Amino acid sequence: MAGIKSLTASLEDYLEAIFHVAAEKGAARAKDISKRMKVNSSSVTGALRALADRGLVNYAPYDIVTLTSKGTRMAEDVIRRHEVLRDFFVKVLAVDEAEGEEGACKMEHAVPRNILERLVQYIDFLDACPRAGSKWVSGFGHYCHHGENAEDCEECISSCMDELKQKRQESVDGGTTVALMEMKPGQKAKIVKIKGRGSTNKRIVDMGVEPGTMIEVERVAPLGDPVDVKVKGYHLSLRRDEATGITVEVQ
Amino acid sequence: MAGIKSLTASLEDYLEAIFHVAAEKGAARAKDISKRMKVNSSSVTGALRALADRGLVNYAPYDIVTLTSKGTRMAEDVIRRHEVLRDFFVKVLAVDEAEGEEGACKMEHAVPRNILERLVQYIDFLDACPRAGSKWVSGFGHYCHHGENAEDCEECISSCMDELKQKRQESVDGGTTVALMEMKPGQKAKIVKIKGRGSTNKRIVDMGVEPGTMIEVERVAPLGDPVDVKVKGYHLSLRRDEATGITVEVQ
DNA sequence: GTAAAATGTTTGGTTGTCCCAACAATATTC
DNA sequence: GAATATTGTTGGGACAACCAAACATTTTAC
Repeated sequence: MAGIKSLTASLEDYLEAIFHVAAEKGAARAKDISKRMKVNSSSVTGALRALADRGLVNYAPYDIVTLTSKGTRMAEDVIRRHEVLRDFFVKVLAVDEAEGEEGACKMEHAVPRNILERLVQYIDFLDACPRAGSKWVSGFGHYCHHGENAEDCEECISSCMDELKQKRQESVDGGTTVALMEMKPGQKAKIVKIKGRGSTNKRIVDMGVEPGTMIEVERVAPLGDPVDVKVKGYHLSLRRDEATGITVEVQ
Repeated sequence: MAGIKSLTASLEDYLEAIFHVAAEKGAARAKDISKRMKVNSSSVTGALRALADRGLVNYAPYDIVTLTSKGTRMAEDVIRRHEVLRDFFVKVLAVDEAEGEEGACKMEHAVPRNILERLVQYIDFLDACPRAGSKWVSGFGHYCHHGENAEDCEECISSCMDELKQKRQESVDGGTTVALMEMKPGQKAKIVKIKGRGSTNKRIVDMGVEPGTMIEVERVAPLGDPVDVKVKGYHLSLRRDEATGITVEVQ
């Protein structure tokens, strides 16, 4: 029933490494894993056996390694934790990319579920709330280095009032509501409506994605299928028809 | 030279437990530690020996345990990490007290220095920036539970403009700058000036506390000596003369 | 198609962390 | 001040991670 049984930090790292190597090179050999993780190859053998015992990898001596579906799910979970933390460190705390990456690596094994979800909400909140936004966030970067930012705030607030008014106007004009399909990579939006909930889009709904949730388009394949998006810290690949059925309000 | 050599997560936990037990009951017995940490007493003996080897505790078989000065420093460091994380979870992410405490316990061993400092700065920034403040932070709590808050923002922003103008006025009137000594428990302020830098107040300056840093008064002893404050996530006890020499601008 | 190179596994050893059960020292009680 | 609790230590065992070095298998190179 448990489904997500707790792995040791070390085994989570192996799972993560296998996922990444497999994504880059198709399949994972022990060598790739030991090189990526900077451990002795004999340690890899041991870890692989432990993962196989738990039904997370397909492993036979001297053979290449693949993740089982359960293993894939767990690897994606670890990776999501990693990416949420990194995004938070980089986007909110203004930590630089390399340090954020390193910090996420260390902390991904310790962050409890509820706090992770709050971090996701916090990042989304920053996107959704007109009082936050890029100006305010970069204000923190300024504060970091100079310990001062209040001077800029009056101007900042009034420019925000303008933005807010403009947004209200656009919203009245109805110019901001489009199908997810219409969005360009990098754009962020708030979900307004999901067509066919509960049946075809089970996968999406199961994740807790619903009207009000923030969504970001990451890549659109040449013929518009699939569309890669990021919701709630998850990376998701949507088919053309799925992306057409989701109505969003561009920010 | 290293000073703060890296301990294992487990030994950090023991150090933290010893510090807390000693603070509550004067001295720590193995029993207190094993009860607090919910481990077998033989594990405590082992850990105590490991800590003694590293010069962090004074330990002799069958005797009570105390921290050495080096051990105290390290315990305080762990506890600071714990408290900064907990404060961030509770005050910023609106996680409830118990969950924040639990999360901090798990993550305190994994959070890198630089990210911890950024968290401290972020909390301070929220105090210092007029665009943030309690209204905005509680807006996040609202967003958490209802996934929506933009409606309230226009009013919120304009009330902030008023606050900002009022603060400006007070600042012109010179009504906000006082000695740290004058502050009441719970008040927050920004440091304006530190008297006698580099000599008497070495301890404070070494910590990186300087004009611009946020400070919060936690307790003032009956005769005004000492004054317990929180700066940069550290708890600090200041002598009366030290607290008199620090000029702050009340928020 | 075999020899050399690359890759993977086994064995044996270390460290860290924890437990249980047997034993030893200190405290408490009468 | 002995008998009885309480508290602390030792020894032995169990994992989880790691490594180095010897050995086995697969790949590649000629």
